Amino acid sequence: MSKTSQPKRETERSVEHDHDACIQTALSRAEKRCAEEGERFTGLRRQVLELVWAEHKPAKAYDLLKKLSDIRSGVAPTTVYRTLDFLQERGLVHKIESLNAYVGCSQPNAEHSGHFLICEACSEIKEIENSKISVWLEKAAQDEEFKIKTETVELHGLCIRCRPA
Amino acid sequence: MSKTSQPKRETERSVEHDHDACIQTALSRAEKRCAEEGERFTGLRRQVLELVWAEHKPAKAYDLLKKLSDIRSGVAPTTVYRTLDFLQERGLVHKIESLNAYVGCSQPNAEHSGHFLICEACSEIKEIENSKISVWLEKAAQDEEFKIKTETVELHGLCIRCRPA
DNA sequence: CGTTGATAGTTATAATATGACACTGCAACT
DNA sequence: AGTTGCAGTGTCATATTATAACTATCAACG
Repeated sequence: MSKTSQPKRETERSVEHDHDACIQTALSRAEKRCAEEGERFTGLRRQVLELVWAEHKPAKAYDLLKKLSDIRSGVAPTTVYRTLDFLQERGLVHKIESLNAYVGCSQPNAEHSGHFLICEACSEIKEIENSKISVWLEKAAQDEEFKIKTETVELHGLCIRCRPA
Repeated sequence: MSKTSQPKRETERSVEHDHDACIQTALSRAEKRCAEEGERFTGLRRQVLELVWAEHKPAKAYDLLKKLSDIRSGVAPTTVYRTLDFLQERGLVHKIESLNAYVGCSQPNAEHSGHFLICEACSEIKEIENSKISVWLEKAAQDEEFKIKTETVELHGLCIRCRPA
């Protein structure tokens, strides 16, 4: 049973953002992506991805574990980590290294490491899609003749809603 | 007793790099910095910093713990984490979030988050001092009206010595 | 000297993550 | 439909990373 059709909560975000639709989009993109790669988008995988997408905030593995236990039996840490690994490998979630937590990927089609803006006041995360960043970073690495394979870029600070006027 | 006057090992790096001098520089900079801030650069703090600087590779807290136990008694995880926290707060070491490990800071005078090139073949880390990176990132954040406070930038890939010709 | 606050020691435990093996059930084939 | 093979999941154990709370010690200052 899906949890996606609850009445919309009146969060700050919901004013401008239909989050149920947001989750639905993420789920169908995931479904499509798995199909393309010949992978199964199982119930477990769907449930974990849904939980990760529940908010635009980083989800901790053990919190996911608790929530997942409410809707399935036989859930252990392994269950969660394995599933997160699967989703990560397909670019459906990102790990936020500086928080040991996970967020849904908003552009799973692209081959990319994510770049994140993380609000230290409200915890909301935004994945930024500024293609220049990678170009710039590669340029900087070039100076050292370093070949980048993956980028961890996590910018902590205050989002537009939390920064003082 | 200092460990800094051992015969130089013939690593790849040592050809071009006098690492003993490198450590000495780091230690005296630390000493100076603590003095400036009215903080004590104690034996413990010096030993931990020396261990972190033993290589240009990320040092894991529990590895430091083992090494530290060889040269002092009464060393517990707390000892190491507390000391690393102290050093971090003064900008003398950085935590590499994507590795849960620590490296010495090569420019402790500057107010800065570090930006790192991390070789996945040899593990060597280089802190890059490209001031443009922060400017670029701030520009990107500006587009979202986000105010950056700290930057985690960890670029994994192959260093000049490990990348194929 | 004696007080005080910073430093370090001690013990316990929390939080994060992985390994190894067993079982199950889907899907691909005949 | 039956069989087989393997991806997916369950289960148990344990490793790794990190913090909390309290006590003892040290050194700086009046």
